[in-house]
Amino acid sequence: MLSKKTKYGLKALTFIARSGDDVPVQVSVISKSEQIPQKFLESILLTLRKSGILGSKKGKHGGYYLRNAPSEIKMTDVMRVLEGPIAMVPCVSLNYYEKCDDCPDENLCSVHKLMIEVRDGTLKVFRNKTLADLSGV
Amino acid sequence: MLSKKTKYGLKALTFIARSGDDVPVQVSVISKSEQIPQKFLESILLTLRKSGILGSKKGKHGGYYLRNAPSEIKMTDVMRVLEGPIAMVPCVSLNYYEKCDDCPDENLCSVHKLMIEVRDGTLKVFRNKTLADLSGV
DNA sequence: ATTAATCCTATCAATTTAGTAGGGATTACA
DNA sequence: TGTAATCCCTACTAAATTGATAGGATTAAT
Repeated sequence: MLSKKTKYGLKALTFIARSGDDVPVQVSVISKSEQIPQKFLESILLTLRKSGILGSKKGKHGGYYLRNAPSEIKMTDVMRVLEGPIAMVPCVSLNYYEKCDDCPDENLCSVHKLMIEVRDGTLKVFRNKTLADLSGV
Repeated sequence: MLSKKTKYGLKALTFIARSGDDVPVQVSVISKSEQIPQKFLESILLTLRKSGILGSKKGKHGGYYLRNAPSEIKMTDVMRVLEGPIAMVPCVSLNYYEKCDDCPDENLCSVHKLMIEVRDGTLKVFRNKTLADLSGV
């Protein structure tokens, strides 16, 4: 299941992308418009900022803005920040690989082989999608 | 993340498929061979039996067996039984559809559109795979 | 009968999720 | 310079899920 965190994060990014111009967007505005608990959203946007996807401006008239054009913001990056590894098992993860304790030989593991294909299918989608595709901008 | 339940379930099914012949396979045997906690495995095989994928024989020399040939056991079915819906959000689930509370119009929702593609990518894999592919039988 | 197996229900500890609470730091603007 | 608005940060918490474990009831072969 997609976590609420990821869902909210994607919606917020879409909202910011659609806002278009250079003025930063406030958490409160996104929160109201997208029906996302404000404090929760704050923490999500904070992680997106720390990961470099969003920038922020503090104080009055502050808010969040995209660090790059929507077409430059890849879903692979966004999903890894919000949801974590794209692979369903660590032993097929490209970025967070970990060997399974139980599995003596990965190449003989039926789960391993299946999950590589699932991962590739998902990656194919995320690699071909940017925030521009999501937001229509 | 793939749950241990699903991982264990897939390994157990593979094991049973590879055992080949008609004698039912005991939980204790699978448990030892695949390093799966026996009581946990019991409950997993029980759900697989209740769903119709496995059959069982009680009492001495009892155990579990496949109800169909491995090539007839589709991953879509197995995954739905073990892991639940294949879709990452209920609003794109084919079998367990649910509308989102927040979303006024699905067709305008960026998350919705993205997750449909992810679902289709994953379905493509599961629809093309049977237990025969996993187990090499 | 005895033994070996599945079947069933209940319980539980650890982890994760989805928040909430409260305030600190920074900036714009009057 | 004061005040309001805004992000920033830490800590806490309730609920749900996960990954089991415990104990026995039932069934079947010998």
